[in-house]
Amino acid sequence: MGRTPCCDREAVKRGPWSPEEDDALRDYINRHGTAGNWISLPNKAGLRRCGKSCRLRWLNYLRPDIRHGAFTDEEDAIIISLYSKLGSKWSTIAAQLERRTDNDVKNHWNTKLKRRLAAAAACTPLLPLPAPPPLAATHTSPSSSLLLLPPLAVPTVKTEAYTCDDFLQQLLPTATAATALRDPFADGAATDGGSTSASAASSGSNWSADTGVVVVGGGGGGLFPEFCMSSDDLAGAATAEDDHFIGGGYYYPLDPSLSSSLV
DNA sequence: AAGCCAGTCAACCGCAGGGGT
DNA sequence: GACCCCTGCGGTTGACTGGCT
Repeated sequence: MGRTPCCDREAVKRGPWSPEEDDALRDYINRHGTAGNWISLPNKAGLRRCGKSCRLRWLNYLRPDIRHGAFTDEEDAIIISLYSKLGSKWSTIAAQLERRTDNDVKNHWNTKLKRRLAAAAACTPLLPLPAPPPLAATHTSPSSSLLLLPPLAVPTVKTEAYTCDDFLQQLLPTATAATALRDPFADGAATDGGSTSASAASSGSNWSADTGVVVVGGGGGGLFPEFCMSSDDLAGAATAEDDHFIGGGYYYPLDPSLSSSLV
């Protein structure tokens, strides 16, 4: 009945790893590698651990080529951007970040970024509850096979966000982050000119290198800074009467000084 | 000082999928 | 094609920690 456990739960140790266990695993792998077989590795290494546990410990913690510690604004921006496109494909997202593990990225999202976005969403009473983007992509960017773009389905921020200090400080603390946000489109496929149309905002087919504002939503509703618009468009936004809600997209000033022209 | 609470992160669990037989 | 074994992945849990009351 049911699946056979991968190892004898009575015989193996569980819970946190001791320094001695870490040393034993590290030494064994340094000397012999994993030999492509994690199941038999614990016995050979003299560890009373499940092979899966050894693999996880090595991949997420002991491996020498991984980095722990705080995520940079640039990394945050990449994670947010990729999550909006891929959903919870943590291994794929982690692969786009240098020396980060999927577990780290997942934890960072669940403990910090998701909370930060939820806080931003709380800036407006009009927001729906956060929801993960669907797995199936509805269309793709012409620039990259990686950039699948499901409908943005995370908290939509209406333009009241312009006046929310928390949002300003937490979601996009620096213009540097905005620079990183452009990276997925940096292969030249995106065109300059920054349309304010809803279709352009939601498809990403048009954006501006002359960044004044990041669109943080679109037809599908979403919080992820996907697209940019030009200073000219920003001027248009500033004069729009519809609470700065333009053509089905939601716009967010990268430069906090610009926000004063919008509120 | 003690208790509570929220945040963080390492680790576990179960499932999916690939490869070998 | 069916079955088994193993790895990889994503969701979840629980221990630990630091801040607050």
